[in-house]
Amino acid sequence: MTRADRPTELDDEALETWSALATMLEWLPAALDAQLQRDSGLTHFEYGILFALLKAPDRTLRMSTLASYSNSSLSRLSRAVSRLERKGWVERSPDPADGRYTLATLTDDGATHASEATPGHAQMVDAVVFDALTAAQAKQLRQISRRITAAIRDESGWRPQ
Amino acid sequence: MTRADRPTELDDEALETWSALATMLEWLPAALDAQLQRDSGLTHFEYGILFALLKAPDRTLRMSTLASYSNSSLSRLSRAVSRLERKGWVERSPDPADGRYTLATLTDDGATHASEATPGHAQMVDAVVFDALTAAQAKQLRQISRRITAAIRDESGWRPQ
DNA sequence: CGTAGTTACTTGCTCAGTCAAGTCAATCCT
DNA sequence: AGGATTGACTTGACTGAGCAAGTAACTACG
Repeated sequence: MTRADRPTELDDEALETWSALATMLEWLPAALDAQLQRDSGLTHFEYGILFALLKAPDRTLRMSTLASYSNSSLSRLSRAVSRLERKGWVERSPDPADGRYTLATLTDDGATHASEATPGHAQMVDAVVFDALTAAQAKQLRQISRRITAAIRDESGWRPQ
Repeated sequence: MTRADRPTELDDEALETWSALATMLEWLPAALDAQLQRDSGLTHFEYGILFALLKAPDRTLRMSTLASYSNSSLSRLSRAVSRLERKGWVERSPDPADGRYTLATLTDDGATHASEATPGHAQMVDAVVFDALTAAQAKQLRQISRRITAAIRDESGWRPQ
């Protein structure tokens, strides 16, 4: 059933909902980015890279694995890792098992920095998401997010990559 | 009450929720942008500009009004309007009532283009949001979005602009 | 064993966004 | 009236992202 088949009465309500969602969609990532930037000089994307490496065995991952973790193109990742390398937080080396792969490894400095960035970021997420919602709402939000994500995945032609 | 005071048991669930939300936060804007770009050669931001002008009296708004509607900096808006001007969809003129203001006006071409872009975009929003949710979930989503937005607004020091 | 093809990146180009510094018009304050 | 201030943009320099073309390391096939 598409929206067109539903009672027209819903449309105003839907518009309100869409407006509220669109606002949240704009501000939430901006707020999280601003906190990370202010407190740790990192974009959310860079933080994701450091965090993934921190949790990985030997603090090391292949570029391509990291790209799929962080849901980004290899190109974007390559540039981001270059920036992190320049700051001394990550190092690159060819994979001895297959020279086509590049291994990204978190340095000690990088591990320290990532560890220090984490609590503040988690606190921000708590403050703007979980503290703002009831437990039931949080649960609803999980299901809603999954449904929307699934709907996007199903949309003809378009595949997130 | 902060999250730290809640039963630890919730943490896993919260992590799941956060992960689902983060995924949605990444894919939903990307999916909407992709649809607009593919079907109308517009970014979501540019579409917002055209749509706001289309609905405005005389299809005209001051730049600063438009900036607050689209929740953007004047700088960003100025560049976007320059692009739309180059395509012949928008024109600029000084406000006769106060020369400091600049009026942005939708051209006929621009109005046509915006009108043509709207149904496809609305359909996409329906497809990935409203069709994917029950009416109750949509209602919940509206409240959840508002609460999160309010929490961001309340966060010390940070004001969206 | 050599060559064609594939995989895993990297990089040049271009574009959109931010920030800070301009410009220009109105207004305020003696 | 007239210099200082404020408001509303605009623009130049810089940064990050995407796309497409390049490169280097392996693999498959005749």
